[in-house]
Amino acid sequence: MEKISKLIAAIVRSEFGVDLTSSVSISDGEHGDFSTNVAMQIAGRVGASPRDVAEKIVAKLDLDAEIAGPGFINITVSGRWLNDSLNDEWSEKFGENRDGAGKTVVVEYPSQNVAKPYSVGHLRPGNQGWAARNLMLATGWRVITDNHLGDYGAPFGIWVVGFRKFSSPEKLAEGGVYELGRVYVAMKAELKEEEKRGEHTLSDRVQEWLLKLESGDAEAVEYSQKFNEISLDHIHEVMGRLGISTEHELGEAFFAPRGKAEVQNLLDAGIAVKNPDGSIIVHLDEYGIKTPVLLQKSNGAALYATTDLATLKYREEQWHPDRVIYAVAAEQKFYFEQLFALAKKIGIKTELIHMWFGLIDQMNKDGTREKMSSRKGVILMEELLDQAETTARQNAKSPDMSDNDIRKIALGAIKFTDFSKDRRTNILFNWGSMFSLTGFSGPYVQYAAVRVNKILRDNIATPPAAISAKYNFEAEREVLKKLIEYPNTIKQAADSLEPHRVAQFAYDLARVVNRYYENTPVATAGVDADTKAARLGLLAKTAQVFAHSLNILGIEIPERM
RNA sequence: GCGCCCGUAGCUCAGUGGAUUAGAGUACUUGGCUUCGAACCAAGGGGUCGCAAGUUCGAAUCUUGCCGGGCGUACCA
Repeated sequence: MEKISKLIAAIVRSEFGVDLTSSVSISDGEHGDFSTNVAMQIAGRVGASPRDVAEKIVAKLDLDAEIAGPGFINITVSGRWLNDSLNDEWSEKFGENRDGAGKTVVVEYPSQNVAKPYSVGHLRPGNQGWAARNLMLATGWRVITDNHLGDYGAPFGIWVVGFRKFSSPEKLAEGGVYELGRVYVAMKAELKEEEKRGEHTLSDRVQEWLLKLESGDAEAVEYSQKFNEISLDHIHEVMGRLGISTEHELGEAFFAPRGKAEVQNLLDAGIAVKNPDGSIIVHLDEYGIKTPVLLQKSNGAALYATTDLATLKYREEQWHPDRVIYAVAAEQKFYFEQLFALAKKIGIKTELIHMWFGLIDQMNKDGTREKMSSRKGVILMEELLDQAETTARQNAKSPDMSDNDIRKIALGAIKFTDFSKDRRTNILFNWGSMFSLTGFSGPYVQYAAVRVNKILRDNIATPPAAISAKYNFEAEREVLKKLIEYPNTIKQAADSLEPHRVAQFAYDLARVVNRYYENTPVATAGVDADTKAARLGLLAKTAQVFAHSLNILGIEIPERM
């Protein structure tokens, strides 16, 4: 496709002296293999009719092309031509590019809160963040990953007060992170009741504990460490099951003291302003943001912006990134606008990107959709994974499938559901579609890949090296056309941080491969040696692209399914 | 009120400017396992692309207005 684009661009430049960007698209087959509307684009500029322009281009083009409608150029190529084009570009890293060569990007995900069980609310930050990491790697960036743990702030106070009120060391030892979660929910309800009564005894105690932690009080630090230890074990276990990880885990607690120092610097520099009540803000009016960002509460406590400010500075000093990607839900869009404006104001030049995604909705009984909330009862990640594995096991064709393959299929189903739509689209959570094993789903793609891998394994004795120059690849046209789109798919997905483009591609590839499989024998009796070798060679390429594209999404291919 | 996002088939979603039939999945109806794995393939019905106006040779796609929904709007994170 790129090849044809360049050919046409060259002709347009020499014939009409016009520079084009890109203009070739893949057709459906009814209008050739590729089509372009360049003639109509430039007709006005060169003062000729679109059809005349098109005819001049076609005359210079060394390909089978015809002009249709108002001036479309439809190009038809041979299977052999497609195969040769793919071979020209082929490598073990087919699809990747070097757009980010020499540059560093920090990707932040999934940034859960500690002391709460890992819930499906953090499914998207993990999946999408992991995919962003892989897309950056595939485009040549140096990538640093950091889990910005929510191990600080008001919730800490809530746990301590709740723990002393509702729980005990024995209960904590038994229930672990789930006991902490129970305490948190009970305490939030208690606080709400208190607020209704117009009192603030409990909420004051929550703030007291938070301040104690900030001042390094021994008992508070001990609580914090204990809760963190329990939580981190849990977080690591669940992230392990999800197949994601980060190199760093620099949480809010790590940055809070640094943040307070930074706030003082900004006060000294006259950038931050202290209000009469003690709160500290930075005005952002010059960036079109009317609500100032709050850097310190009136009681002196740090909050989100305080630690994020320090985080920005720390990353600048340690890693000198050219770009930082925050994989965080859509609710925080406005906050990140504030943070990025603040960064500009203090002279940080790094490109900051909020890779946001839609919420996870639940269906109400009356048929309306509503954001999933802890008030309505969260769904735990472990529960989701268990359920997915149960479903995959129940639907398994053979009873002796390995636990590892079951795990891959379950995860493939869950992750693909996330990537099956644009990341900005809200996801409707429902137990049925979450584990979909057929149709537009992870297991569908995995299944196509497994079948291809099986054929390759069974025919390992036939090396696909010696591909006959005689074979015409006409039966492979659709597969070839799909494969040569891959580099462009990666580029677009990486440029816009839209992993769903990769998922769409993997599904499309699986579809053409399944059709091919149905209609074209590769290694059965009656297929001559040249044809067999040629077809196996193409399947080997297909297998590589399946593995590569699914890997970007964090999906593995089972041995059997 | 203001800001951002969204409205496409019964349902869940792609498609964000190029033509004849706007695509998938799901659900529904039907056909295909004695040949490389049927978690598959093939066929069918199902759409005033929220409404209206504008720009253009051409609009689901761009602009404006309206209607409907979601999220946000400094001491939560």
